[in-house]
Amino acid sequence: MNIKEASEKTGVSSAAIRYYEKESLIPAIDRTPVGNRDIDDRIIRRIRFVTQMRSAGMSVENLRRYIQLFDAQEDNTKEQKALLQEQLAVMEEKRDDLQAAIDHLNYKLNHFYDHMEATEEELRALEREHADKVAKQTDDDWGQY
Amino acid sequence: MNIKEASEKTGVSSAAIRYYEKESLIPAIDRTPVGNRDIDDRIIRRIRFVTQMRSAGMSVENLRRYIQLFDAQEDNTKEQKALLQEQLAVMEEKRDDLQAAIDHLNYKLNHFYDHMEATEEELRALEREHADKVAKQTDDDWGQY
DNA sequence: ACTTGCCTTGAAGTACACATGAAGGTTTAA
DNA sequence: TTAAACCTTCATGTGTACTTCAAGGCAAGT
Repeated sequence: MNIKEASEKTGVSSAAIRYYEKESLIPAIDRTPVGNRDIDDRIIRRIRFVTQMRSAGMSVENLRRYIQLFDAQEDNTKEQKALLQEQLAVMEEKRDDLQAAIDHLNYKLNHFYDHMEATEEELRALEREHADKVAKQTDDDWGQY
Repeated sequence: MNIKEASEKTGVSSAAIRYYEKESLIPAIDRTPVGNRDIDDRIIRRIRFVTQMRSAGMSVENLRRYIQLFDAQEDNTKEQKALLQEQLAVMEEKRDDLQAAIDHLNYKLNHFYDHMEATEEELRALEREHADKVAKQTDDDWGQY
């Protein structure tokens, strides 16, 4: 498939796909005899992988380092482990921030229902959510938000 | 406390704190008679809130809109709900991407142990992790990564 | 009096992650 | 054969989120 189809399939712009290839976030893409990129499902999967990691907050540079570790055949396992665990810690912290924010938003949404237009059933359903107690726990940190 | 102490307390640079105030991500900060910012714990909490939301991937503009909804006393609940739910969806997607990436990293780390230096005990402990089965589920999407 | 060290505002600079534009090539279709 | 609709590379532009710089004020210590 050409780059436009790949773009439509992944939601990543053609320019971004070229950029990812240049930055080695995806492997070198085969060209047709005339020089156009010929993108297969393996590349599509890697584009999706990159999209997820980027969306999850990993920088292009870190992502490239991460990927290069897997492309390299050298015996660099100590650095691999160190990098991966470092990255893991960063991502877990982000996930926790995100979860706290999600819980807090849910809590706020519940309050809207409470004050505005919720039926009693909706309210009670919402009160049972995990979000509620966690949001209350974080109120000390977050003040009025 | 002055801005430098606040910076040290929050890990946010003085310049960034000024920027946040300018962009209304935090409220207007009181000044001392001579014009210096006098930062109290309420502001510290809000700086931390901003840091978490930013780290979680919310843009400055969205964050400002979110905060302004709570500062406003007008009856704009429909827009509030819409914005919050929109933001909630974005954040949940990010969280899921992040969790998938975390699971995958854990899976890869387990493989390193497997091939390199793990004791049998470490290996079996790791095999029991939740990460393992989820990573396997996502292998179809992620190819060799 | 002067250096140190904090602060202020406003303007300008920087890094990242692409987006856009220029100049040109190929293929399909009227 | 001429236009449309893709594609290529390389260069430059753009938006975001700060960072850094410039010019100066205030307060304490020597």
